[in-house]
Amino acid sequence: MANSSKGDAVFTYFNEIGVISQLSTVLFEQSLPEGLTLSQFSVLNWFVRVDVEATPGRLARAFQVTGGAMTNTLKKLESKGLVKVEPDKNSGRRKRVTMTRKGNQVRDVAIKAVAPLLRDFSERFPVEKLGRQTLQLAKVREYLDERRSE
Amino acid sequence: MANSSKGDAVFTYFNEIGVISQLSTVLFEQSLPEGLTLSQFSVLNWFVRVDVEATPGRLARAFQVTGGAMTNTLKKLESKGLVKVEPDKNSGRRKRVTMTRKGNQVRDVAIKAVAPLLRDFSERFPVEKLGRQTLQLAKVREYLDERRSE
DNA sequence: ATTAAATAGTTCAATATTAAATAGTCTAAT
DNA sequence: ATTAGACTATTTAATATTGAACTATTTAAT
Repeated sequence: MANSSKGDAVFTYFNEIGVISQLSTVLFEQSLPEGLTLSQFSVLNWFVRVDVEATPGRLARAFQVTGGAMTNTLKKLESKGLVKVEPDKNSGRRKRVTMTRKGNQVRDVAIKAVAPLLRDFSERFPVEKLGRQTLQLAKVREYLDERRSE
Repeated sequence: MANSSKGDAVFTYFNEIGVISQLSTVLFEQSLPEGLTLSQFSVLNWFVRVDVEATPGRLARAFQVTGGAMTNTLKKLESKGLVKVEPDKNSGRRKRVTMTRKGNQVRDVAIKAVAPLLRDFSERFPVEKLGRQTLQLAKVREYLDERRSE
């Protein structure tokens, strides 16, 4: 196969990925309550799925965004009363981020709000198939992650 | 399987997609010459792969971006002398966009510049496997596209 | 004990994008 | 021939993000 068509195949692949990322984000955010963005919802969800507290830096690393972006996201969440950001008693430079009761409630509402979307999608793309795709995608993600800061 | 874990599977899937989109865009743009963005390169490449002329609207639809975004992209390309934007003789509201000779040259340089990236990727992820993934992704993209403006 | 380097978080300017408003042009129905 | 509505492109304000500069704090080496 010619070199250019190889390139085309790779290009098409990443193009599909980019379009899906864009479309899925818009669709998802249209269902979210309180004008939550995907980033904001993801942080709330993290507190349920991973840990009950975090530092801004830990969250920034978890979501592969810059510190500045996380500062912004946390400010938005804080202004909506969904997280609390306090100075860390044990360290003067760290801060301690936790989810408020209201944050927890809003996260639950959000989960319910997107459930139909996820259900419809699961019907069309069964979890088993999705799981296989996810495994392949994870390999690609790992590859790119390694190439990231070399 | 519980409902929440179904949701988790879908969420994880789109999360991988989002991260790959982000990482691949950054990696790709780091290799592009002339400070080209992915959007700008994509427009140049379109003129080689699809047609030698276009209207701004046709390009906006092709890349699934708003008209405003395309206006901006074309302005950047025009200021670099890579495309030419003229009034359409046959219609007072349309414009006619074409690639300049320099645009063609820069596109060729860009293709050469990203070739190693694509080659490395092809070695790790052979075109046949990639093709299968792309087919699956296209189905997901089509599904989301249908749900877009319903 | 000092001090250089590393770490944590924020701020700032720049950028690509979107949605909505605007302006100009064409089309089709009467 | 008029005119309402559709179409094409641009402008504007808002937003999420980035990289770089900056401040403050901790760590580690001497």
